[in-house]
Amino acid sequence: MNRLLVHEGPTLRAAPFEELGNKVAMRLLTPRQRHELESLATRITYKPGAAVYREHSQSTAIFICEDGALKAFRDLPSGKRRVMSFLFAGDLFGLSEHGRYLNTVQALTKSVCFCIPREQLVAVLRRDSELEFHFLCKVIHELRALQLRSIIMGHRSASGRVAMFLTMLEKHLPDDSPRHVLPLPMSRADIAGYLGLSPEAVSRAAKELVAAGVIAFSGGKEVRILDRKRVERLAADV
Amino acid sequence: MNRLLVHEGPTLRAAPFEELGNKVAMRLLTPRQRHELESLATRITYKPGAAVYREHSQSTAIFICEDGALKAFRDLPSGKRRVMSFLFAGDLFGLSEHGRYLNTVQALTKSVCFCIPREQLVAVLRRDSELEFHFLCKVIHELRALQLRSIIMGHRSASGRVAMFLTMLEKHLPDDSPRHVLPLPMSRADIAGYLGLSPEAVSRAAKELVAAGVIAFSGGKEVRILDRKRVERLAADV
DNA sequence: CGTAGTATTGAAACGGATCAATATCTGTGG
DNA sequence: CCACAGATATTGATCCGTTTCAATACTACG
Repeated sequence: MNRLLVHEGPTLRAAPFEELGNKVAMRLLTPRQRHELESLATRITYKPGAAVYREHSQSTAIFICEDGALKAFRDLPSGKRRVMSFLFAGDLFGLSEHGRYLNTVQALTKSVCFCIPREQLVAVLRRDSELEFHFLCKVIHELRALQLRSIIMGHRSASGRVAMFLTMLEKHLPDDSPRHVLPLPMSRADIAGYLGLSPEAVSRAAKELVAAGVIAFSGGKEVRILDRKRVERLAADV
Repeated sequence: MNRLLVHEGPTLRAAPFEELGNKVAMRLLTPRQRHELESLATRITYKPGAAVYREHSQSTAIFICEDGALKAFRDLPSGKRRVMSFLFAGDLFGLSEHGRYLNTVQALTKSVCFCIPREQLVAVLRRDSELEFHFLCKVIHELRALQLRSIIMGHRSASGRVAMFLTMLEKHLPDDSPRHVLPLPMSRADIAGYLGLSPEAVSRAAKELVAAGVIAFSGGKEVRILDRKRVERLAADV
């Protein structure tokens, strides 16, 4: 993903910051800004299962996913694990509070991330209002994504949630890959944790969708969308 | 709420932007920045039930709540109404996509808001990196609040969700008001829509909490916290 | 004081969680 | 390349809590 940009420094993927300017097209950083960020950033490669950082640990940096897929999750007092988000190329992560990370972030596939020390980033943002604006856009984008998620969780039926999850994944596909085959780098338990369901419920919902001829599996870790219209209808029917 | 600042222009309430700078204390705008915003802003008073803007309508401005309480909601295809957030003094709202608002915002109590034209705000932010940083902080704060909400919605039990809702409301109390009496400006249906429950379930959960001696009602629209410890324990037990 | 909207209560049914068992996949070493 | 072991995924049966529908109580406001 974003292969063309791999050697040009960090990129930020974000929808237009429409609260503040609706004429702004899909925002990618300018070469100068990428260079600016790159000079601060360390490029790190993570093996599947490797942790980028852990919940409650001291937070000193923020990250940008360059390639691969990761998950951000929280372990709740009850022992349950809630998956807060899945991270793909262009995603920004490293949210903290009181100087500590709020989630644990772990690589699902081999992933490459830029690690940017917080203090230094602040300094650059203060100087470069344009770049800061990019970050603002990006965060707003995250905000919308989270709103969408809370709508997902409001879904009464498990199959509706799964359908919504699939349409969501589709949006994260790199532009050059076929739109109807979705790789599922995460486990069923991860999906369940993300959707607020039990793994069993996810299994059954997926089975339902297969039975209805809406999707098909090519071996557990890959879904083919057979009837996009119906997936979208299921997803929208909240 | 925020009565002291009413005549000094808009204020923004936001937690520290810890991703980027952990030494930053509770951020209120400087007088200069308030003035800067005020020169762009229109101060509007809304009666209870009045709409600030409607879902899908053309978005040209963003808003800051100055006083009062409002709700932001979306009507879903199914006819259900999902309440996305409740807005209090210091809250920023007006999220849009493709030039249209995503939610409808409606006043619950008599409310005062600052209306700031988007284009002009963009221009000011580009010039004033400091102010832009405030907005970034604020949006990050919203992001955290939304994460919290999605945890709430993961709550299995209705009483747990209600407990979490109460602890959430408590955080929005003005500093000078007693901590253990919470006004509930919103209807049960609004609460239900926010928590992803039916109004009946909210009623029953509230009844449970009353029976357990954890809270008490002073006539429908006001709750007294009798045992904060237990409320918090219920809320945390996800 | 009456009416309309809101809130509560009650009874029934649905859907997901849970527990338990089986099947499938993945990676390892023979 | 195959066999094996551990983890992951699916399937089945039961239980519990929330939804739903219906009826009653409450509250605010004219």
